[in-house]
Amino acid sequence: LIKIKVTEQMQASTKRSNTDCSDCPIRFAAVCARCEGDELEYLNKIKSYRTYQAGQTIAWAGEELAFVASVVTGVATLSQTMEDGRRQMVGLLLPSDFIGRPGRRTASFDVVAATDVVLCKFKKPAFDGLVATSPAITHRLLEMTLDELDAAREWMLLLGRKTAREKIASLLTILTHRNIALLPGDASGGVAFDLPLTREEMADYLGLTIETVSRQISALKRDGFIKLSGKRHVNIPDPALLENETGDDTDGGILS
Amino acid sequence: LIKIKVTEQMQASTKRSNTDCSDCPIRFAAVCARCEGDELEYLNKIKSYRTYQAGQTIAWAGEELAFVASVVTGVATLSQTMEDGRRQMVGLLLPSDFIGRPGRRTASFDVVAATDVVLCKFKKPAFDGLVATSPAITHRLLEMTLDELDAAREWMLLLGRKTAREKIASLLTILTHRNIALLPGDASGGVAFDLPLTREEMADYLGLTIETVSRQISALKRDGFIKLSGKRHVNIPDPALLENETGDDTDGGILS
DNA sequence: CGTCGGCTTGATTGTGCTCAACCCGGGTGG
DNA sequence: CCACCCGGGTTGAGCACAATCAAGCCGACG
Repeated sequence: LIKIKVTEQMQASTKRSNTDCSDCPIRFAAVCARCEGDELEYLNKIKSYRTYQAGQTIAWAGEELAFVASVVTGVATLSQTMEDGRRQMVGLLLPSDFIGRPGRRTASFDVVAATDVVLCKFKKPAFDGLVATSPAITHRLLEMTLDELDAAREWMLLLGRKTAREKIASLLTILTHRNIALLPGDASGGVAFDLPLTREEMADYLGLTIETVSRQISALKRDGFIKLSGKRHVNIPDPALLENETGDDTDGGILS
Repeated sequence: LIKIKVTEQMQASTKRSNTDCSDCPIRFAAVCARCEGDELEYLNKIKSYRTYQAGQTIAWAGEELAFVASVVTGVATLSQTMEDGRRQMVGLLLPSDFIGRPGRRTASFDVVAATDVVLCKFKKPAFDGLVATSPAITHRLLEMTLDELDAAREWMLLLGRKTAREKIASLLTILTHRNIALLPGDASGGVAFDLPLTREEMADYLGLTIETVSRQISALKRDGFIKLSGKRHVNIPDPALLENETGDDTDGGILS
């Protein structure tokens, strides 16, 4: 990504429909996946793109949120904070994931851009109207929400019962799978990618402190499960081996 | 509830439509809340009631689940287990809550009756057909799923960041609110109810051990926040005082 | 070159886990 | 009727894992 200085004006910039939906990279995974013809054209008309810089807050918990959106590129986080500062991340929003809740005026959680993020936004009234009339949108939204609920419940197991080492291994494994899905090449030779999260964000996601995150990453490196180049770039020689460290049932996959 | 000895035959009994939907206690809170006329009549026709004894497993994670259902009375739990036996509860299903996922053949998690439970069941094919054609059902299902997702994310904060004492206080507060909602009398004189969960189930819900649960309950008793009669019956003299122990933002409510 | 933020590493502490004994109440069988 | 057992719950002692406190590293940037 090209890094550029951000002016006030650019931060507020909102470009309307600068990409046609048919060229959209998340066309078949996002909330619009099942829409065609008139519906897609309507979405095309009411959508607008907006870029957020890494670190920028997209929505504040409890504040009004006048739009819903799909993540087009980048990574955003969903989190909540207690008065004394303890923070827990409750969702990681990757491309095609959906932000906002139809029929609710305020955001339930803080939404923050972890990397630079491009959103495809829809004004809430227009989108709500579509939800009320379009089975394609509603069914897709239901499906995505059920998937998120399953993911949240998986995460509850991690938070409630896994050890620090298992937590780190689980996070790395999830990111690995995400990256294998993106790069269709074979993964037998190992996988490498950049961590989209800082140590602090990882800690908030996993219910740990940054020190513990750092120590466990060092331990996994020492044990040969991962290799690091700089702080952010990870290389995983054998993903299956790392998966053994997650505590999860691993035999669910290949047993031939 | 009347307690009766259960024979094999009764355990397997399935009574069809022994209550009309219009008399149903969860009529306006369940998945059918928005249905009327023909749709309600159709639901009435395809529904069947089934009772499960406390402790009975309603569905096994990974196994086929041929129905979806609403909890009519009683409490069921949703949980997952790791190979080595560590268990995490991921949902507490109270009257009007929904079991099963349209469009998926297998259960994602274990569903177990915590108390005696009455379900209002729908065969999956018939119900899926309704989801495909009825906006009323789909919208209500979407709304309920979004609510569950919010609840799951709240629970993630508890699991990841709260202390043992805060966890116990939070659970008791949630049960208190549920009971205040049921009994419309005023709560200023305190609230009393029976815990629907064993110490072990509480531990699995909160990501703790039974010993820690027991110790923290004793501590809250010692400090005067709760009173116990036997192991199960709890009396909460001042719910607001207990809520202070949860770590949650408490001033969100009345500020007049 | 100095500073600053993100990260790592070390020393120590403390919360909640483990292991173990015991309590309590209800059900059963002698 | 009482003795016994059994499951659920409580309490205690010691321990371990992750949190806390603290120092220092590294790379980017001014």
